[in-house]
Amino acid sequence: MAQRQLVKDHIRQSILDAAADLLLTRGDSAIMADLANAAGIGRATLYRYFSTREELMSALSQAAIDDASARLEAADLEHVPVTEALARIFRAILACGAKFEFIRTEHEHLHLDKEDVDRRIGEPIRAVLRRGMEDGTLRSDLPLDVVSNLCGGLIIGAFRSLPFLENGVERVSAVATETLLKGLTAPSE
Amino acid sequence: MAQRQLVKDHIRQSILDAAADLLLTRGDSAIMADLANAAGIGRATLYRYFSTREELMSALSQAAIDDASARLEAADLEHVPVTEALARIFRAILACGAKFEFIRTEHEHLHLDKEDVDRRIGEPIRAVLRRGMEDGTLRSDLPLDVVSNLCGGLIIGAFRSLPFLENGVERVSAVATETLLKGLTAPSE
DNA sequence: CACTAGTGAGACTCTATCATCTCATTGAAA
DNA sequence: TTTCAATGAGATGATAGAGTCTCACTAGTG
Repeated sequence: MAQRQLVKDHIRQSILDAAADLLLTRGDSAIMADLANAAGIGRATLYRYFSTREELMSALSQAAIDDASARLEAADLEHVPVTEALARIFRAILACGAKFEFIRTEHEHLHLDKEDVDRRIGEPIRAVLRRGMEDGTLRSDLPLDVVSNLCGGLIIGAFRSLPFLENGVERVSAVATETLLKGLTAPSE
Repeated sequence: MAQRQLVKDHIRQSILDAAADLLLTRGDSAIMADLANAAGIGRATLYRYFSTREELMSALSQAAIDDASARLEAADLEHVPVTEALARIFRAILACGAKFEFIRTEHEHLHLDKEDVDRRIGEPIRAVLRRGMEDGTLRSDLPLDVVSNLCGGLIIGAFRSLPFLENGVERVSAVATETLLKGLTAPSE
């Protein structure tokens, strides 16, 4: 019967993955029936796993945050040079796939902890950027918020570039990291 | 009675502006009553201007595209160096304000002409990037789509940076342009 | 002043979607 | 083979939001 539980966990995970994908392409207009369908299960079954739409969304948000946060922690950002840390950040976030876009697009007008996102994802990234600004790797004549937003923009651009480069995450991360580093060195004038 | 018409035009414009703002912060969850409220008019009146939600959305999309497109045309991109053209692109898009974000966030799963957006906004921008890749201003070892997506990402980042810099559009455009130019020069290795 | 276009408030209908429930079927465990 | 937890299909109820309509009110217009 431990077997059964394993299967259920797996299904639960499949639902979340499918939901992230579908919500990425269809947005909030994807209804419960669609989500069940995308996960390859019946609507009634979907409700057995997540008793309300709200609950599904929350679980998805939480899973997305956990995923990204875990990858960032595993990247051990504090103990490597800023250049390497930035590369790891891009790799970590891009590896989250559709879940990343879910956080980005939904967390604005959603039921879930903006604070949590900021604390566990935003802050670690900002810490690296701050360090880069202090040690001269990045220009320091701009507010951290600006640097941070430009970095975020590059992450979005990198994510959308995934389909256009071989070697997906690896190559795109490298390109984006390079762009950020070269783009945000001290002003030329 | 030409007077009356002027007032109506003005109200119509106010509705569109208010809608762009509200949809930017609240997303699709903003209902017709909210939109009427944000525009400072009654719900019934809103329906007199736009007889369905769909119609309002379409008008908003169209207004946003027209706005951005007009600014890009006015920028006379083909007849200035790539560096200047890029600066003008950032200024033009950022000047659109909330309408820009509306295009970006809604056009994915919306009723409106992705083709139109691509033809009148995407293509002029890509033309500049293509030119930059050909004349050596930008690195040419990446697919245009990647360069284009990274540029788009920077636009998003720049938009979000607006609140953090004095002189808003001007200063942010300059920073973003510089970042793009320095970031996407020929690879260093 | 009288007239009319335009308005806001609010009652109303209709529909899509959420959520619940039942029941027959399936497939794994005993 | 028997048992039973889990499932899919589909009927059903509940509700939020779209869209319609009426009516009294207001502010420009002649």
